[in-house]
Amino acid sequence: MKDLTTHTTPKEMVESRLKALPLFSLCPPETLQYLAQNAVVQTHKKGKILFIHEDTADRYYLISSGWVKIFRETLDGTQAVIDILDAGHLVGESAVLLDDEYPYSAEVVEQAEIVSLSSHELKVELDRNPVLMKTMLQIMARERKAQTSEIEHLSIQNAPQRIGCFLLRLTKQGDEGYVQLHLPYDKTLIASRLGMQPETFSRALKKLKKETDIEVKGATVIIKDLQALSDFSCAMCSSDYPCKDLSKKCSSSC
Amino acid sequence: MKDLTTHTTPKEMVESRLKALPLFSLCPPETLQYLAQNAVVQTHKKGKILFIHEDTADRYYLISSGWVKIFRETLDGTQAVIDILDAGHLVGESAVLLDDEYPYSAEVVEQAEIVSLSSHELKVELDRNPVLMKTMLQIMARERKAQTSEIEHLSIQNAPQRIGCFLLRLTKQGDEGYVQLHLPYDKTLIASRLGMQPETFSRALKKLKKETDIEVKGATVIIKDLQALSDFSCAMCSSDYPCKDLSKKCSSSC
DNA sequence: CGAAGAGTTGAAACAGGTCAATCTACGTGG
DNA sequence: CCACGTAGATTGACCTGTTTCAACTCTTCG
Repeated sequence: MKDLTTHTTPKEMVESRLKALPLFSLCPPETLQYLAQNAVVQTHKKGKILFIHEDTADRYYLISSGWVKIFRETLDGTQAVIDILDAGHLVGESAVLLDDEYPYSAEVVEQAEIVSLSSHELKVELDRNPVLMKTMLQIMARERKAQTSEIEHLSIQNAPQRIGCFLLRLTKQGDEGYVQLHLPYDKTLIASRLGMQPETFSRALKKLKKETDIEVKGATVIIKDLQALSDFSCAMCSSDYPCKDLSKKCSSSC
Repeated sequence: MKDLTTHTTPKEMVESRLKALPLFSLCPPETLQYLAQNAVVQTHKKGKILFIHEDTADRYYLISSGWVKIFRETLDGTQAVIDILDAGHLVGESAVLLDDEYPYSAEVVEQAEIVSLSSHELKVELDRNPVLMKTMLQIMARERKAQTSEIEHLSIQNAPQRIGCFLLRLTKQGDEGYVQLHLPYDKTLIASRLGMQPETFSRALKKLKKETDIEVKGATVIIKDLQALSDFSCAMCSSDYPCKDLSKKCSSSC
């Protein structure tokens, strides 16, 4: 549960990482430099908690590699997984706008390199930079829309359909017919991400195999007929296309 | 399904309504006047559809009285209710920031007076008014947090707990011990709002009566022991208090 | 008074959850 | 290189919560 390394930061690397984010892509170099002035790069092992729900939000995080689970937890330890994010996503940045408390907990679930940044500079910069503010507003609006879809999925799709929908979101735009893909993290984790137990996931996947033409070997999934899969999964979804409004990179924190 | 009346707008009334919203409270009179220049006030009966998912979002709406259901719907007619809003809420304003399509459908479910406003002016004003933009950003962040709670509730609370949580959100801050309240709309509608069938609602309410000390007569609910109700309902919730982060007026569209 | 809609109740079906046992893959250390 | 231990994954048996369908009651409103 301890950090592997803690080397203080190669500034240029951090700034170029920030520049690559939709949120900061329009910012000039000086701004990036300002935002990154208190940045720290750390490598964390699986299990590392970045912060917990209602902690004071003095920092926000950029995932360089690995996976981070966003969740909430009741007193008795039951947890609701909100999302699971990978490289290129920001975590905890929305707290800057609220009461300075994180609205959820965050835990590393696959060894990750994380850039930790100070919330203060972001707060200041947002206030003096309307362009940045507008970008942030658009990103939040998109996230909100994605969350609305999430609520829809949870309430009307059954387990096999939710898995099918998850698989579809792993395909690349333009894919059709025969597709081979690789599950990005543990099946247990996918299960919690989709709001079901590991056992249910296993059984639902089996049912999905029977209903649509897919093959599963370990973490490799072969979709033989993309259309059949989307017919099955998206029947219980308001969006016409395979969840187009949940385009991968924007589903959570662009 | 037709409108009752369509009298064009008493400008001052509209502007004072706008002024009362958290989103516009900081705006000077000129701004309100600008935003309201194409406003229309209409009274709609139950069943009136304001707009549907993926329609072009050229207008947004302010509820003056009545209730409006926000939902999404699959091809076969199954619907997922996202929220149900009353007086003082905006509907469809978030589309201004996105691709100009409504992210959901909206239907009047209790006779309502609605102020319809043109999206264009809001779009223009947001771009030249950083204060308004910041307010909007904060409101969106709060809504996002509320939606995160919604996802948590759907995934880990059972039917009686969801009802209990709903009742708690109807209480006023400062209430304690003995509280009497009135269900704001049909039980069937509450059921769909909470993601369950009317029959399930009825049975779950019965169970809730047994577990905590509440009495139900028609639309009137008497909570004899607020603490007991929140102990029961909030056990499966990450928030310490009775859902404090879902403060009524901000749960959806301040 | 009667029709229509809302609400409740019962019986049966079903989806998922829980618990326990087993199986598999993989990295470690002998 | 093999044996072992561990964590992930699967399976079966059973249980619980929710849905579905159908019947019935209650309220409301013309």
